[in-house]
Amino acid sequence: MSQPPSPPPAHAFAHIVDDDEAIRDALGWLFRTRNVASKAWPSAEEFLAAWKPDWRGCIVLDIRMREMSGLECFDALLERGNILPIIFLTGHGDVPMAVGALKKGAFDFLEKPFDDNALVDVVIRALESDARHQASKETQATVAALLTQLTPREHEVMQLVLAGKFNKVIADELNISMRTVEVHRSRVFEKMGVRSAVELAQLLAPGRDTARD
Amino acid sequence: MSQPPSPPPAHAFAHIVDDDEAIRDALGWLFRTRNVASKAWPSAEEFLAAWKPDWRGCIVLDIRMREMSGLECFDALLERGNILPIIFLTGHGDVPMAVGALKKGAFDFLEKPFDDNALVDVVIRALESDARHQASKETQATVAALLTQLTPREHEVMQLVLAGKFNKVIADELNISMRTVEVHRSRVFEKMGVRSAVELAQLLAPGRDTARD
DNA sequence: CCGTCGATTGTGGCTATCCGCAGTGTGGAA
DNA sequence: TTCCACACTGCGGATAGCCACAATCGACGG
Repeated sequence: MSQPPSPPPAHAFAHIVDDDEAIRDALGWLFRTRNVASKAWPSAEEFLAAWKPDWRGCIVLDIRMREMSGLECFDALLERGNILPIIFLTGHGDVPMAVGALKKGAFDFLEKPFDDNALVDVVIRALESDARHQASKETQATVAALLTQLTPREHEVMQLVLAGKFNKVIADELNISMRTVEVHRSRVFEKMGVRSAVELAQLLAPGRDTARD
Repeated sequence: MSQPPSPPPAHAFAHIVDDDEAIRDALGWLFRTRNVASKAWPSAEEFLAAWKPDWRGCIVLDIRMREMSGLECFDALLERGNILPIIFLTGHGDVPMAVGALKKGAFDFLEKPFDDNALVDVVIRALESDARHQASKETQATVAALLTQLTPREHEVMQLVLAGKFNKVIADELNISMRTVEVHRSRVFEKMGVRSAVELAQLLAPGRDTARD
């Protein structure tokens, strides 16, 4: 039961967060004409209140807003584990601000006035980037879910199996019989949905994303 | 013989590239007092001419220079496969320039006048970053070297072993006897310096760095 | 022509893995 | 108390992997 069938697909939106209605409308129109699904939010607070970790897409965030600024909103999102690419818009940005934002993981940082085409391009790349990240995140979550199904002892045995040790050695180290190790090992394979130690190792050593932007 | 004992350690330097002698001297003095080894270059051209792919450390690069600019130098280095972290210095930077540089992989982008401590901190982090990258790059290179020692057939067998297949199945797919597969498999382990398929899988599925910057 | 190397195969024996069957003990939930 | 998940164990057989010994064959270079 630790695997809900499949979380509601959560359609991917370009979330526009700007307290200037004119901008929201303009961006909304721009995205509509380019077939990019978007949703507008009149303030960082409202966006944050609605935000869910499983949202897909990207965020187009104005820096200067009444109340909470875009940068503060960014920090809040980071703390909450947001992984959506964030594109900053600003009319009054300076270099340190841009550098800081990008180094903290922002996807891009555009100055107003910006070129419509440039913005749409960036947004599309951001959406693609998020989509790519999705695949790996999902399998990662699946693997994590499978791991929680293991009993402590099974987990322990798995570690030693992954260390390339013989059942015999594992039995020795845990002071149990070989047969018991075999049973645990077998259950581990079964629960993790693999059929050999090699597959297990590959499942747990995914790495190699290399997706940079 | 495909593994030269160990390439000359190539001491790590903070390479200062600036056509302003006063800046070079100031930075050189700053780094000396903070125990950071540095080397100064009076122009991008001279630096590029001397640059070798195996250099370690980091690069502190002025944007505005006579002849070749820092950004042009950056591009040239990228093309040549540079992996050293690059820190840009500029007195006349604008946001798009900074954003562009960072998105292309620059380590940081500082505006003059900069704080001495801030610069040293950044340089030290850059040097650490490079040092970290070193470890993985080296083992990666070692693994690649070991892989070249494999005969085509061995490589082929290895792939199937990594797919978690039984020797029997491998023998079938390659239309050879099980015994032959065993021999190849054994040689693969020997040449790759591992003692089990699990170790092999882990060796070739590195990943899990999680080091962000 | 000879030597080396890679690929190939066989025999035989030992070890390790995989599994079904059967059973014990413990602690927590119903 | 009863039921159940978890950890544990032994036996025995089928299967797979590991390895030394022994050999054949073609390609390539000297």
